[in-house]
Amino acid sequence: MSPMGEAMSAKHDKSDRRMGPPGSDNWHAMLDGAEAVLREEGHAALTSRRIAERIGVKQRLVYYYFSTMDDLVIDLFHRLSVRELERLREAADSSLPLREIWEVCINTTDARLISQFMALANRIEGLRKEVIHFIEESRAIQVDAIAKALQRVPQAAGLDPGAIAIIATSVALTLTRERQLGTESGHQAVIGLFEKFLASIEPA
Amino acid sequence: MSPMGEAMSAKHDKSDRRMGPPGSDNWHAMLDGAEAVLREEGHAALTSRRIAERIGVKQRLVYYYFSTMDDLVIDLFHRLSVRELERLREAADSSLPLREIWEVCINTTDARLISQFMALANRIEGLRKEVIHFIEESRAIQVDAIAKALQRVPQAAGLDPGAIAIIATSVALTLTRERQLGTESGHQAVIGLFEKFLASIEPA
DNA sequence: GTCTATACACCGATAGAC
DNA sequence: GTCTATCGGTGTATAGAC
Repeated sequence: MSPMGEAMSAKHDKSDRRMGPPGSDNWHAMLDGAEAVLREEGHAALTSRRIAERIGVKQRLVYYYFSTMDDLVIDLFHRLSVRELERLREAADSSLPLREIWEVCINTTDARLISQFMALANRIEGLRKEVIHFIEESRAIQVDAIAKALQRVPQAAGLDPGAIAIIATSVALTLTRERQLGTESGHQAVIGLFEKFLASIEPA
Repeated sequence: MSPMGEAMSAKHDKSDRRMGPPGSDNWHAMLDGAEAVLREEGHAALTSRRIAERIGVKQRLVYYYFSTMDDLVIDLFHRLSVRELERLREAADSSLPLREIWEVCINTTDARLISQFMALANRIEGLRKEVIHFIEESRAIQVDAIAKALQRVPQAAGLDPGAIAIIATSVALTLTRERQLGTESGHQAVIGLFEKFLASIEPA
């Protein structure tokens, strides 16, 4: 039972234990640490102890802010997802939306981080839901931007914005992944192709 | 297995301990078990104990055939890679090579398994090398098949086989991954586009 | 070749003091 | 809110018998 003096929004886990507020400084610091571990060491190293060590607190505290490690991973992806969608919306609102979106996809995506989340999503049901939601939201933003651009160029009639969105994000992810793995053969040709396409439907 | 023939080539690990022969029945059984675990439970569950349990031997035996778990993972990917490249070469040698290759990429690829290996490749140097090798080999097969097909259709002049290969494999992987995650919005449009393209450069 | 047994590290999660 | 302390479990890897 909650003590009377407590805020209405205080969180509790299943055993009704008091928990730290999402969005607080420590909560963010823990997700920052978790994100760094995931980027640099992979998800096998994503443990409560490693996170605590990295941000200079004791392991027990991680469980004050997240009731399980799976919850932490889900919150981490959710925070990242919100930020990424915001970035996409900003790009879509710029003067050259398609170029900006392409730029975001190909230059600021961390394919290593994504591969960690994809691997985790096979196991963590709640994460899978978040991933699907992100895929659908980000695609909607892209499809909208592409559709608007196509309307302005008559010669683009018949092109499907949905298909273009899937092709572009797929290729961007592959190029980023391969570049970060250490192989880039054939990349220039396909990048050139996309830039030519961009120039044709979104003249600078 | 050839008992005598192994004598000269007997493997030893760093501490000069004798090890089981790669390619033997047990060696394959262990990799079979590892592959199943990776598919069904993800790489967090890929442990020597779990593999042993699955194929009905004791945990110790795994270390008779593989000196470390990382080595096992590398051998597993290598075996898979050899099989997959063989399958691609067969498809490339068929009467409708592009259709066959597309079919392999989009229908028989296990995106979950790939995501596990990709996540592991960030950490295991030797695996990363194997992955890069596979990417380059499979792309070479595809580029070769695409180039041959393009030569036969005059209206395809100017198309870059390397760019087409990257686009096709990227899209195939994305569609497979999303399908296995549980979302398929927009897939039909892009599949239709690829089939139209296939029909134009490789008439049935 | 396959086993028993074990050393040792690390993990998630909890109890409860301050 | 942060801590000390701890439980029970699982992991990699090795020693050495048969």
